Amino acid sequence: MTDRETLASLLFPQLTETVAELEARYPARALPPGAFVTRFGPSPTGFIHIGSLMAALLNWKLAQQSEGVFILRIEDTDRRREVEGGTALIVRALDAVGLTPSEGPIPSGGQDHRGAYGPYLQSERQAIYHAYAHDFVRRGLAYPCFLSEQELQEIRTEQQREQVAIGVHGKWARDRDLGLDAVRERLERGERFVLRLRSPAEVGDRVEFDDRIRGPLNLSANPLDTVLIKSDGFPTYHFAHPIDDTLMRVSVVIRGDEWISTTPIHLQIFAAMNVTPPPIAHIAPVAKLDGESRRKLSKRLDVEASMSFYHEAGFPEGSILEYLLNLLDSNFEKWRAEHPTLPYAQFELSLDNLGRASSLFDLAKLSNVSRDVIARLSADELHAAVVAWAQAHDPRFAAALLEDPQLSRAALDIGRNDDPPRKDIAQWSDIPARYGFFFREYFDAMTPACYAELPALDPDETVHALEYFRDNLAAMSEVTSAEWFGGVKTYALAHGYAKNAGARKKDPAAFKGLVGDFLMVLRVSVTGSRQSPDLHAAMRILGDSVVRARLERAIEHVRGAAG
RNA sequence: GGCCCCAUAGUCUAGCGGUCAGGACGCUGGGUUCUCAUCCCAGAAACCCGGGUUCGAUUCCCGGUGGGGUCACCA
Repeated sequence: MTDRETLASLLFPQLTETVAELEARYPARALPPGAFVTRFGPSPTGFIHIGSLMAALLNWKLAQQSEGVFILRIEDTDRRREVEGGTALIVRALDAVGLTPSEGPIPSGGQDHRGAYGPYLQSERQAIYHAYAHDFVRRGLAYPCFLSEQELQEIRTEQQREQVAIGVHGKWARDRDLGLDAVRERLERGERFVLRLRSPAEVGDRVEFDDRIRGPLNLSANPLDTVLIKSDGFPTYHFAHPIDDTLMRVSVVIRGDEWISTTPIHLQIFAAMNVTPPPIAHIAPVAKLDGESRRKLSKRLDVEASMSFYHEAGFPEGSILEYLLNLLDSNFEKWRAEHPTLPYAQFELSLDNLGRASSLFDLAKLSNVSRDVIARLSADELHAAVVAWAQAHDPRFAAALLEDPQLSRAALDIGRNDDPPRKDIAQWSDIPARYGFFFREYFDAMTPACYAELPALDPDETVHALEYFRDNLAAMSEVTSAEWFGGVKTYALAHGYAKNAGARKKDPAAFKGLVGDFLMVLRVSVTGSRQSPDLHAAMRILGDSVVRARLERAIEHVRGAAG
């Protein structure tokens, strides 16, 4: 046994499998030609960034459209940042938006995984990382380093003063050639170590790298002895990523562009593993405008950075995803216009169309996309989604919706089968204000203040109009909406109302008001607002007795105010 | 500060040497409609700056400027 072999076993004694055995255990995948194996690797911090969701969507889409594999890998190697239930949150969230991984942890958590290339929690892959660590040490590519935090700080200070690259390199890499005995002695003293890469590069070296979406990049090579294994035994991202993506047979790495500058480290590790790295695509982050400048959406500063913000606001999953698809590939919009009713999953996204610059999140655009997505939902889907949202975020409205599900379903369905369909809802939170009048509790709360919205007619005329509608209620159910409106119009025209403002202008004294005013009396009295969905439909859903009561209430109010 | 990335209307973008610089959202005006939301029509609105290369640059090259990222035992 050589000294290096001894050292490797001293450092990583509980070796269960060799690198060669591992590589054999996770063989190349049998997939159709052109199939992508992609992966989404969030940390379980209890928070899903909208940019992460975009990355997840892109990874999922590429795998889905190529009949490949979409892997969820939980990157939980930093125990300080880990949040209780963080993994479950991610698994559930992906499932809820329909980006279900083909491989990864399943909701029950723990050791349960779906797929043969796991485990899919990095915290459960310790033996794998240590096998590679052992192999690196054995081959002299990595070494244990005992530098304390304080010593590191001193080095940093010195380097700052000398204006040289900061980090463990050159003469500062003191433990690079520690002898076997010295290591053994420190270990026996109970000193903790980190495993560092013996960087093959010098300060000033360059490295070429072909980014899948940015093309050739010329970067500084990594001259630092980067930490591979932390003193708690967990790997750093830099070490885990090349190992996991190799063993999981990932065929394209898609990640945020904040990783560009550390790519040279990963390239060194791939090279040390004797593995050709997969293509790597760096995507731009989602940003927001902060004063004059834009910056990446921040978890700490911006509520809209979190996926939960959009859920609370009541944007359906499909809207969020379609909007993100828009940001990822501008051809989506064209496709959507050509295929208004197809599910977004049928759109073929291309890595070649991805933008390189960060994009600003545009709530107005999201709303626009969302109105169309919602208009496409079936009545049952719509009702179920609204109820689910209200139960979580607006219990009072949920109670109203569920008091008479038939009624609330019918109310939400008004105009949705028209051509083109009614598109008044961008987010669920829009609904209580617009559709609340269907529910007694909400309507009661609108009176009597809403009567101020009544058109400025003579009170007697207002009462006359209300009585006309009250007395003709029964006939309403026998005609279509258009016929009913036609009848009302004819009546109003015959009773001193002008067709429109133009007609009245010619002889103002001749008219009591406009036909529109005549109808507005009804609208305000029944819906409590000057704006509402189709009145005929709304009244039929409310039912004669409710409408009659509302009309009586309005009559009483107008008489009271006049008298 | 070093290194890197990015740069077309307010926003998302198309463009890949010669275009009236195209589309979408938003905005403004008009039309349809019982109101609102739609839908239809019209309009305002952009190539960061300076040098090259070229007969000709939004496009190619260089240099600025601006913005962003990154320089950890975080990912």
